[in-house]
Amino acid sequence: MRLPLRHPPPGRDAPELRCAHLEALADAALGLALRPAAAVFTAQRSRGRFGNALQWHLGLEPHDGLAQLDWEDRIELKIITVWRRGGRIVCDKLKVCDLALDPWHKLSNVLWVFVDRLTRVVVGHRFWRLAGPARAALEASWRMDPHFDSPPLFVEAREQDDRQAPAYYVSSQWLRDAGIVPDDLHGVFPFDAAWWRDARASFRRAEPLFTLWRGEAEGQLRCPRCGGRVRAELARVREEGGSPAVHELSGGGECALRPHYVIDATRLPLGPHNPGRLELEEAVEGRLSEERVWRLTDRVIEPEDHLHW
DNA sequence: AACTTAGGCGGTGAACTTTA
DNA sequence: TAAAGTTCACCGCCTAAGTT
Repeated sequence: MRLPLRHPPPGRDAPELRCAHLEALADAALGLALRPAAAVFTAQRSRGRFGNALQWHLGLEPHDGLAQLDWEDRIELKIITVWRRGGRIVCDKLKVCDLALDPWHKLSNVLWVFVDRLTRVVVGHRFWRLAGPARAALEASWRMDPHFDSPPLFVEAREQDDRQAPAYYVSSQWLRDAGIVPDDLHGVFPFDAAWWRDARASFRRAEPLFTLWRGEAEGQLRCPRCGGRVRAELARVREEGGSPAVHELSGGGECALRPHYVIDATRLPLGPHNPGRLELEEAVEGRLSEERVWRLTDRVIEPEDHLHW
């Protein structure tokens, strides 16, 4: 159910707001795996868990964040989960804020963080402000019919379920047209939602386990957790980046019962310094123990002056 | 027929509020 | 005060309707 917009557009470009500390954090986040932190600090299967994990890494409290912008009330932080389909980078629509809040203010200055849907690794980011053609396209929503015109900004409400307040969303179409989601991005894997769902349903709703392929020959690939043999369509791993896998049953224990997936190790992104290749690989393969989960903000030196401008 | 997209509704635990 | 119920903060997931 779509409702009319409540807040009129500003009609002018937002001034650019920057913060040196946040820029340093964003740079350092490239190649950061979010699964370990999500597993430790957030609820299993909670929908916003990776957003919460990123907030934790950036040193933010999972606070209400009501009318204020996430970062020092200057810059809003938004995760865009991306995956690859037919060679292109795609994403879903994105919730902006509650209907009671002004979405134009929320979107005035945004740090978009791109996270791969398969590996939940940060693959890039973009600082952005509401300006130019992207703003014009979004503002056109104000005059559009919410139901028939497919506006890029819309309000979604629940028909009978009043547990959830109506909220502003931006369409995935606009995220691509506005140039927010890059055309290509290293570290983005193909994702088959139907396979993922069925795989989880096959064993206690557990998420599939990953095995990295580093050029092993057919039949030589081993599970990094238990050493059992893992088989996958290696040609597909090479060409597309990943493939569902089968784990040998003998001796694997619970590991053998869970669904498995093999990805091409060379396609993982590598950050400038953190967390390092080895740690990223361990995190993706689920070999990073709880005690070894560290917080990004603790490793990025906070400058005396955040150099706001 | 196969694939893509838009639209609609769902899930989770913690924090908070109300009732007993 | 304790227990029970509700809201909140996060988007994620599924599927019918379009497209190729």
